[in-house]
Amino acid sequence: MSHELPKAYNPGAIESRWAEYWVAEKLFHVNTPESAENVFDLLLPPPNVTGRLHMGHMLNQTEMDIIIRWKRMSGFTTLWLPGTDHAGIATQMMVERQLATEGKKRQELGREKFIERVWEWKGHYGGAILDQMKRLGASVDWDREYFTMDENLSRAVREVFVRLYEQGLIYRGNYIVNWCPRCVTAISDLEVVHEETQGKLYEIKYPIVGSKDSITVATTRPETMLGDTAVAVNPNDERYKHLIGRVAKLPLMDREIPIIADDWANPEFGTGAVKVTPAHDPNDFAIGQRHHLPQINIMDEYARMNENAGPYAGLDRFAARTKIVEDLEAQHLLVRVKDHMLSIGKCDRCKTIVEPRLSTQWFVKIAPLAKRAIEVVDKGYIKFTPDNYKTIYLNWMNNIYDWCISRQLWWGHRIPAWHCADCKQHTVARTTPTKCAHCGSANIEQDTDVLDTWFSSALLPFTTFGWPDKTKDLEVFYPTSLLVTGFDILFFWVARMIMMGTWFMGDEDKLDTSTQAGQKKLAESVPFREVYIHALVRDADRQKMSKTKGNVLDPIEIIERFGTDAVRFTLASMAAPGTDIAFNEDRTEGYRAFANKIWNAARFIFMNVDRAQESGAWSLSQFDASATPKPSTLEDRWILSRFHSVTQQVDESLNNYRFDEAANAIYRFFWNEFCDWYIEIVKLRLNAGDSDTDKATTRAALDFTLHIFEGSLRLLSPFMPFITEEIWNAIYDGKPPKKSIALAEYPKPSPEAVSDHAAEEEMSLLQALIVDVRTIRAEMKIENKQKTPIEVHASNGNRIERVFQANLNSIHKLANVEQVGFTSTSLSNAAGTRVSPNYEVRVVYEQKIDVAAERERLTKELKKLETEMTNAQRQLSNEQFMAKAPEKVVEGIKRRSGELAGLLEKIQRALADLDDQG
RNA sequence: GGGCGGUUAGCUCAGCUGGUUAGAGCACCUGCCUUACAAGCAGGGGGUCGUAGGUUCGAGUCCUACACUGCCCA
Repeated sequence: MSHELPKAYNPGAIESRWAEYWVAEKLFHVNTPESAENVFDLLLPPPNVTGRLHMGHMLNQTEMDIIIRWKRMSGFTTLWLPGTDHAGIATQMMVERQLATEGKKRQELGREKFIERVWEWKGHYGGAILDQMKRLGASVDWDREYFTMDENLSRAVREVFVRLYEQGLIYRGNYIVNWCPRCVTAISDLEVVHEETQGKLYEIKYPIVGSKDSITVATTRPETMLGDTAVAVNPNDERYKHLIGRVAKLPLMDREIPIIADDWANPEFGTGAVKVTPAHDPNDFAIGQRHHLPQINIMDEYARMNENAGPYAGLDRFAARTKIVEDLEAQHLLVRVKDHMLSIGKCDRCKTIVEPRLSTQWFVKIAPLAKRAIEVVDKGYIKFTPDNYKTIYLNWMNNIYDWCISRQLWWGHRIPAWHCADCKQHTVARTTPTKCAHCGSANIEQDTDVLDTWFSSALLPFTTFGWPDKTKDLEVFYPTSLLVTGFDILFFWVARMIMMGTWFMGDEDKLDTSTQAGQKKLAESVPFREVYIHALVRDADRQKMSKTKGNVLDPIEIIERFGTDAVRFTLASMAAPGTDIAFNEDRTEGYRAFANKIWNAARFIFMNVDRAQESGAWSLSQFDASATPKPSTLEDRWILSRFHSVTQQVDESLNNYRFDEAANAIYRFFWNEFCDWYIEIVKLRLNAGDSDTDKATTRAALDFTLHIFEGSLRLLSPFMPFITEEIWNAIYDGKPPKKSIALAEYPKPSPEAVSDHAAEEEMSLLQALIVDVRTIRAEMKIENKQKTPIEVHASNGNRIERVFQANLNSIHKLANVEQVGFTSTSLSNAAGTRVSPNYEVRVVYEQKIDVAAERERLTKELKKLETEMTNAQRQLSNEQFMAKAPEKVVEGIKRRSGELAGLLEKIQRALADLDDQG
């Protein structure tokens, strides 16, 4: 029988089997529905084709998978769209490295051949990360997989570029950009990482022409002095006022440069006088613009000194720095050198120190796009979770700069602009033009640059659905419902998708947001309605994972050791918003134990199913998951109530992206309630006996147990899709009502299924009694085999006694009790006793108690209760409190105070008795 | 320099709009191989909630300052 599970839970075996099945059966493929109603869709942040799965991906995908599985099971038409990003620089570097092993360079191959090589590479290795995803059980629609360089997406990219150009939002210009001399390309501000570094501040003396005087400037990059075209001082700086308008002699180059006044010169910093190098520093560039200074570029694209650097031509920038400092020193122009902390910009990708460089690049004029992107977040058309990211986002968006989108690479979307060799103008076009649009010359060539990779990924929410065509997909799937991503790409990607989405799906430059219709359009133009931002996965010591530190955890390796389900559950249970996840294997081990617990619960239930089938009490074919289970005992009512409650909790938590709360709620329910209590109690009925009445009892118990268990599996399924699939299929002996548990219905909180307060309260009493007896037995060191009688005094009267009477069997079994006697007299004097507000219980056992230990325990208890009593009394005698506190709170304290009085009295009596004995 | 967080048990973290006794997992201690599970079961110890003020009848929760710490931007 297929419901016979192997004795040992072995995740490896079952997980790969189901992962393949889900893909092969196209379980998560969705046809385009007729309307957008009841659609839930999200876009997988496309991993780089060069990527390998890391913990960040795993967290990201686990969260998305939980959400999408939950929505799918809840009846939504769900689409989770996967794809990969062509990742310009990363991929080009990868293939260049491959070429290097063959002793070749891309320049030797030429552009076309090189790009062919990249495609070849992509064909071979580009699918690796998606294959890894399959191992995670990610329920994406593989039939809709895209690649950012697909023909249709490339066409959309050109369309966007051309439209923005036509709208005057793309321009070409000479600006200082961040230049990576290793990648040999411009990079955007965002691709520069700043690092605090111990550097030096050099003070250099510039002689004043026509006098013995000189002016001392301070700089951290002395080599740039070769390109200086001015010295700037603050106009209010008394020290230098007399020098403004004079001319300084640039040392080493023997060039004359003016001394100018500019507010940017900070009198507090360095000497108060700064050298101005418009071609090699963004601030100096701005000063240069204000004062119409010449721009002298002294470096080539590899950051080597060029012909403008005079005697230093050919030297690397750092070699030049050394040489220049030496030469200045020799000429006694170096006043001093001091240590200085400075923030150095490095290339995000290769960590090479970025060189600000003057060059011609393409830019997006960002203000009009940012305006809308601000408005949609401001007005709540896009909701951020955690909501503090809204502030961060708006701060950034309000201080945004134009976006440099050209990259001097070969791999990527080539810029659709053609330069005319004759009239020097350019032609921007959707399709390759044959002649210059300005002068008609055929002497045109396409711009050699490609677009920033983020330019194309910013468009994905609409281009993947067929834009610029008006497709059905676009109509029903846009805007997507949710974006789940890490904060590290908030500006790179999230912000830019919002800008592009609200522009192109919001009627571009024709939208009038001052009208109601315009606002509606704007609200519908967003690329996603919600953004959930998750934290970083760190190692167990909270260190950032990095290759250099060697603390990178490979999810696949962890999965192989603990199972995907356990790793997913670890991530989910730790995914509290706002805090980074310190990934600790101990946790994962614990969740593998949880999976094992479920496995064994299943084995136990199936064992009883088999027994019932043999005895003819019940058959699996009678089980109908869709039927409403009928509770017949206290434990039935209780576990059903708890099940509804956990269902409610999970629903609420997932709605708020509280994966941790949801996971923990299920964990506690399944283990601490269903396994620890319900199954233990229901064993009594499962072993009822052979008479017809007994069989009926067993049948009812088994059917009910199976209902709760099956429901729990569905509840857990989005978190642990593999083990739940395996066991769920086993329940149906290989003939399940659906092809997968992932297509079954998610347990819903329903108004009818309200909590059974009476059952929960009664069960609490029963549990408390059992725990008390266990505790007393442990204290008295009574052996497990030794059953003991107990005496119970239910001080509150009949109701509590009735609860115990009705559940004597449970008390016997779970507390190791052989006889329960009820008494109307208080038991507080006896040893081996526990008192609580509702009942008193004594374990009848002849053994000398440890007087000292008992006294210590009672004294401690007494002290605790006394403190509580004092607090309660103080509050109750406080007129202000009585007047202002809500009635509920006052009532609660009054009741507790009454209870405390009783308990205190009993404990004091017990202590007095101890004194008599000892 | 500007901005946003965090500080609760040995460790990792929960603690919703302020309200009766601050929770969980792991780790630790004690006893159990009780026929679903030793990846288990039962019991137990452990916290003046970063510091100092303030608001309030009442503060882990709100406010201010400080300390330490993380991140983002310049």
